[in-house]
Amino acid sequence: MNSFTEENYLKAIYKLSLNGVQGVSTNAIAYKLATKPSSVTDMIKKLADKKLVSYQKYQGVNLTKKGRDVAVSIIRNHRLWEVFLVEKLNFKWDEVHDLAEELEHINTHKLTERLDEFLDFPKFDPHGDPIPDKDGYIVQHKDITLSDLKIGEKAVVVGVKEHSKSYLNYLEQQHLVLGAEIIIKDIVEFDATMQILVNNKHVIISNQASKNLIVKKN
Amino acid sequence: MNSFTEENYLKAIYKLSLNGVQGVSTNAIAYKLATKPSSVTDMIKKLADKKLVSYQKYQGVNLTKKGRDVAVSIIRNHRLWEVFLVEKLNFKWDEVHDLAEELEHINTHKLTERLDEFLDFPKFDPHGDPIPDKDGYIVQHKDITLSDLKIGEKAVVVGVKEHSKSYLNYLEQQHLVLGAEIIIKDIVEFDATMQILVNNKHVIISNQASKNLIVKKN
DNA sequence: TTATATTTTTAGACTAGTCTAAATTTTATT
DNA sequence: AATAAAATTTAGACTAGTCTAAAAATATAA
Repeated sequence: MNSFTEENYLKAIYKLSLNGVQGVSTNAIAYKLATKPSSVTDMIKKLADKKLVSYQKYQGVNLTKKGRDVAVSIIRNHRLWEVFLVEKLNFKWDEVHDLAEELEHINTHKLTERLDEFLDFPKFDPHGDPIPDKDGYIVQHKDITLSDLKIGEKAVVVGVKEHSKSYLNYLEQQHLVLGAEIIIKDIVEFDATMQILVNNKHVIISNQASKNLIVKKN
Repeated sequence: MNSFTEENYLKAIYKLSLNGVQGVSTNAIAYKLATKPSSVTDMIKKLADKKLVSYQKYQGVNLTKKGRDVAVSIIRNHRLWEVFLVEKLNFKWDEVHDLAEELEHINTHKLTERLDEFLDFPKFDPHGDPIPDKDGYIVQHKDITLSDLKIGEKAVVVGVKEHSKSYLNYLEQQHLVLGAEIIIKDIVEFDATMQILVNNKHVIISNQASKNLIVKKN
């Protein structure tokens, strides 16, 4: 069995590998986990001994098949619990991350599968992130963001790239929840601020915010 | 915040105090937690520093109000999660203890209260143990066991004193689940083995087993 | 291509929790 | 009340995970 800490390292390495990076750097992991590079080096050695990562000094680290499997199953758990918290316990989408961060480590095959069934096999979590299936297969979003759209285009909100409470909270206030329908009315040339219609209501949104909102054109 | 380990010690001390014991012994705690007395001494000092227990060397330990509150809230959590696992995820009553042992430590007021509501404020867990209410109030079972009954008496199963998988599993096979109706047909004088009717089916049950089955006479 | 900056690793120390073995205190027995 | 037995505590060591500070390797830049 792996400790919570080991699991968190694997998850971090998995996420940092997503954009096709070969050899995740010690510093990047340290930053992501809010810890020090020296601690990361220590842990990487331990994970390498357990064949969860492959590692050569100074060359960064990669997950092995075994390590990837663990990481994906933690992420599966995390996202299923988020669905549970929002759909069954009526939490808001900006409240569930920290709780799911704890629940994800109760990593028992049977519990996960029962939960999945109870939730009726959801495909996406409350932030639009895809839930890996029980064989670890996961569809990656094509990340078209609101900021990629042009005046007159229409789209639907399908996810977020930024998961902070403040961002999620802000989006909700602007009615920019999953499934919201958007029409681009105007874009300020200087700073890319957008004027849009969200379910027929006028909303002004900064580039900072629109860059992090994943949409599907239609 | 308290660590998982600290919480487990508090829970153990709470349970060992239930039969009115003043000053829970180091050895008893060590036995309950499958650890060594020297480890217990170390932890007790730590808990005493945090005002969670009162402690005098060689005199055993007692929970303070603060320590009792923590213990009871962990137990509340544990039992609510057990209800969830059995009622919502269709686990059997002999499968839920270890999972609840992990879930109980995710001790967030809001999560617990939402879960309680979702489960429709259950009063007992799947083993018949009472669930403390949100103010920490808990009704203790009067422990009348099957072994206390005489020939001809009638009763209903309301709980168990022993929670091992093998015992629970055995009970289920004999249809001795919560709510089962019992009539005592005969008792062997030599070893107190009972011949009983369980929902009108004949069952033979040893004293060892009947001593651990909590019933309500009717 | 040599010097400088950055990244990474090592060395050694710290905390939480545990253990064994020895010392101390309490309890039980004569 | 003295002694033996049992329970408890202390002392010192170990593991997991972390940290700081210094050393080593790699990358960057003049």
